[in-house]
Amino acid sequence: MSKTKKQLVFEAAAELFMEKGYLAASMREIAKKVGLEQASSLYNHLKSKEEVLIKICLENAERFINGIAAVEQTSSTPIEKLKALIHLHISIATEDRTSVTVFNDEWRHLSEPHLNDFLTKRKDYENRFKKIIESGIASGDFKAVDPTIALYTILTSIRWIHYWYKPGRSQSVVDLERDVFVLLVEGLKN
Amino acid sequence: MSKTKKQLVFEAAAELFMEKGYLAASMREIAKKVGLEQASSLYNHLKSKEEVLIKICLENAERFINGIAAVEQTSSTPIEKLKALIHLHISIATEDRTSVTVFNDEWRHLSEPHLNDFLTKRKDYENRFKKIIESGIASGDFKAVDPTIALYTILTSIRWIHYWYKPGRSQSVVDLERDVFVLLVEGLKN
DNA sequence: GTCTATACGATGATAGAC
DNA sequence: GTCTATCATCGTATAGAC
Repeated sequence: MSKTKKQLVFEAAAELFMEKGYLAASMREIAKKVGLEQASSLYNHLKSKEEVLIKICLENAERFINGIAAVEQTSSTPIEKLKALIHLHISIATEDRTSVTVFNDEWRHLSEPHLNDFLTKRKDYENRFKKIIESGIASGDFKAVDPTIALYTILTSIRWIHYWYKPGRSQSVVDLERDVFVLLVEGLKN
Repeated sequence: MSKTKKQLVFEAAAELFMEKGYLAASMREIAKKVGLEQASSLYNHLKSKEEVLIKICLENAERFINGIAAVEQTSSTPIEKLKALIHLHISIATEDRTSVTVFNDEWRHLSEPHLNDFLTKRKDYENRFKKIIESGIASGDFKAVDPTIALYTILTSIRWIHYWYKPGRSQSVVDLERDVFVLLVEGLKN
């Protein structure tokens, strides 16, 4: 199964969005990256520059929402659910660093109604994550910290793992996950 | 002491950089924000758009480096030093949210040699932060986690506090600091 | 210190030949 | 499916009148 030209174009665009930011990445650069001499040739494969951004942002939003839905359905303890969410973020960030970077850092350049769509899904995810923390506090598994502060302290840390953890680091993904569990779960435990 | 027009221009620019990102904020918008009809009028108060970005990035880099230098000079334990660094980040992020946001999120649009300057200072800060973590591991105060993973797990969380903690939240800065201490220091403690 | 006028390049995108 | 040619728009920045 070789990749279609459309896939190659979308991937090249995503990589440039990651490297330079969405606005700084030009259609002419994307064209050059896939071996096209003219930016206009790109329009056989995409409708607009924003189409790529929309696809990345929405696909990843779905990915995280599906992930948390699966976690919610288990009968695990709050501690295990929290670990499963951390695992979810680390998996996605290390397996598909490009798209998760664009998803995390470039969504604000979405135009309406896509921006609103995105923010709604994002807020939904955060609320469901917070519910898990709250249930752990209620059960006595977690300390009685402010759930919102705990949510964002943990979520910020795992959301921006792509920012520093790059392929080729001496730490393996297994090391990463083990230490992040210690750092972010042990402090919360009662 | 009323503000000079130059100060007002720089502040308006910084706010737009925060709200829309450096590239998306235009000189025409900045002009409008300070009551000028023409973007060209801004050039009496600044040399270029980038001058504002350079000032913000370098001033804040200095701020953090001075902060960590002060912490290093104390005879505190590694735990107390780590708490002092967390306090440093929370103080700056809550007292000067605009400039710390631009500093954190827009530095990559610096041109050379400013970009190199910035990255050198940033790397220096991270190395010194890591040394404190390593000293705590060596002394047995901290668990034997990977120092790099611990550094970035903690630093990422406190570096992007501005991303979610906004003035007017129900949590006070005191609450924030107390809970962040619990979450990020307790997990690391031996 | 603010304005008008303008230079000049880069941008995303379209129409139509091949 | 890629090319050439072209467009309208917007970007930062400068020169010079007032």
